[in-house]
Amino acid sequence: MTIRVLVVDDQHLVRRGFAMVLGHEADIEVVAEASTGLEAIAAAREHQPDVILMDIRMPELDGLEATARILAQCDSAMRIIILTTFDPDEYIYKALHAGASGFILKDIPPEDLVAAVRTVVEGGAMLAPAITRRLIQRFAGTLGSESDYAQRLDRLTARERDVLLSLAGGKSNAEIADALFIGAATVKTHISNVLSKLGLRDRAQAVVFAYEAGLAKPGDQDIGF
Amino acid sequence: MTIRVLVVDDQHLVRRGFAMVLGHEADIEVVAEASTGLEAIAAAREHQPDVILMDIRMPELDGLEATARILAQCDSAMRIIILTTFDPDEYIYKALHAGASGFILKDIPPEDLVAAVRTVVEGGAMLAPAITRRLIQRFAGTLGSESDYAQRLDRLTARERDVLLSLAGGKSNAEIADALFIGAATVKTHISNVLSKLGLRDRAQAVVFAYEAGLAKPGDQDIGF
DNA sequence: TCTCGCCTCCCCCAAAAGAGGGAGAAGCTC
DNA sequence: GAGCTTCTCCCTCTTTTGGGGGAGGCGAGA
Repeated sequence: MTIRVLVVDDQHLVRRGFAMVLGHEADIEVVAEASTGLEAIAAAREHQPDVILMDIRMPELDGLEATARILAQCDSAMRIIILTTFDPDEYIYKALHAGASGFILKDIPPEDLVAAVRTVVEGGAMLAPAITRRLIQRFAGTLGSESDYAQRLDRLTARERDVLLSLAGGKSNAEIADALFIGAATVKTHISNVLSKLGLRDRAQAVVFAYEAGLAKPGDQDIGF
Repeated sequence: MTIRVLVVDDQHLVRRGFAMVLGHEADIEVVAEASTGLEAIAAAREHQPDVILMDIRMPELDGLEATARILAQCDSAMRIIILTTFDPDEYIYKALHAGASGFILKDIPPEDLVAAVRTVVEGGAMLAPAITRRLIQRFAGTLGSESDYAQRLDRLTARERDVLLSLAGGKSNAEIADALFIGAATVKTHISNVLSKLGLRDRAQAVVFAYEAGLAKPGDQDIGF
């Protein structure tokens, strides 16, 4: 089974280069090329490629927006690899959020590009090493400071951590009281202790702390408030 | 300059295999081997390798704990790549949190292992494709629900987003006023608008929302409160 | 036993926050 | 110019929050 690839870049030479590299592989076929985001969307719909190599900077519609739209409209397992010359932070976030399976620099060795294409069709993801590093740091939470937060968490009693967790759920004192089956006065006491032990001023800072310390994580709150 | 490597695995054959693969490279030298976590710590201290290949499952002290201790005690730029046969979720989190620069499966092709070693000494990071994918998904935050939050964010004006961002920094109304060079009364107006537009009750929920929507991210707050 | 930390609850009080108005200035489009 | 949104600021009022105590019960450990 051959891997069908769509190459999207506004520079003709770059497109040809990538197409050349990929075309040399027996199991890879470049089925189409596009030079703008809008063209990419049309080509993706028409040719239903397995993998799209997408440049970011393009006229009409940039690669990130095109990525988001393509993945939003097609439910199939289309994989998109973002190509860029530099690696600015904000692009990465938007790209990964748009649903890209890869984010690599254009100066990647040809054999690595081929490997990246094969990797993403198999359901894996491929990032430039420097980007992987940044993602890890983000994930691990700046490492140094996070353990610092976690250390401060140790100073809390079990009940105080319960309260802090509820607090991080956006609950009011009364709601926390209900959730933990204790009185509202007790909740106030616990919160006062949490704030003074952690050196915080108010519940909003406590919520921030909970997220920064990793006690609460994005995705934890499915609530609809 | 040669890259000095320490190989840690409790199985003799595995160690020899990795050492063999790496030893064939002109610029890589395996300076030591260790079979337990404790041995690894001692060897790391003695030989000061550039890169450590670390197995997870080992007697005495597992590879994750050893990784954390080694990186905690040595301030140098020692890089650690975790090797594993499977890829269970909890390991990954602990490994990255311990400060590992890589997490790869043992069935990696020899040339990729060599590439991984070179990548991490250069400051990059290398993960198995499946793990990279999971990390991205985690980072992007379940995608579906997050875009829902992001949609709600669109209803805010630019100024209201500014205020929400400050809010997510744990600031009080007065501090937000100072930060944005506006009056305290104005801040209250903006916050009221934010709360009603997003269907939130108080600033604590607003902070939660900011994190869940990806407006604020763990690591953003370097503040010491 | 006695002490100490933790959990529970109570009081009072002041500050902060949020709701509900109104209103003027600037910018925009029609 | 009229109509609209946004940003800015003001007012009053109620609710919530947080600080400062105190106090009883309970279990672990000296």
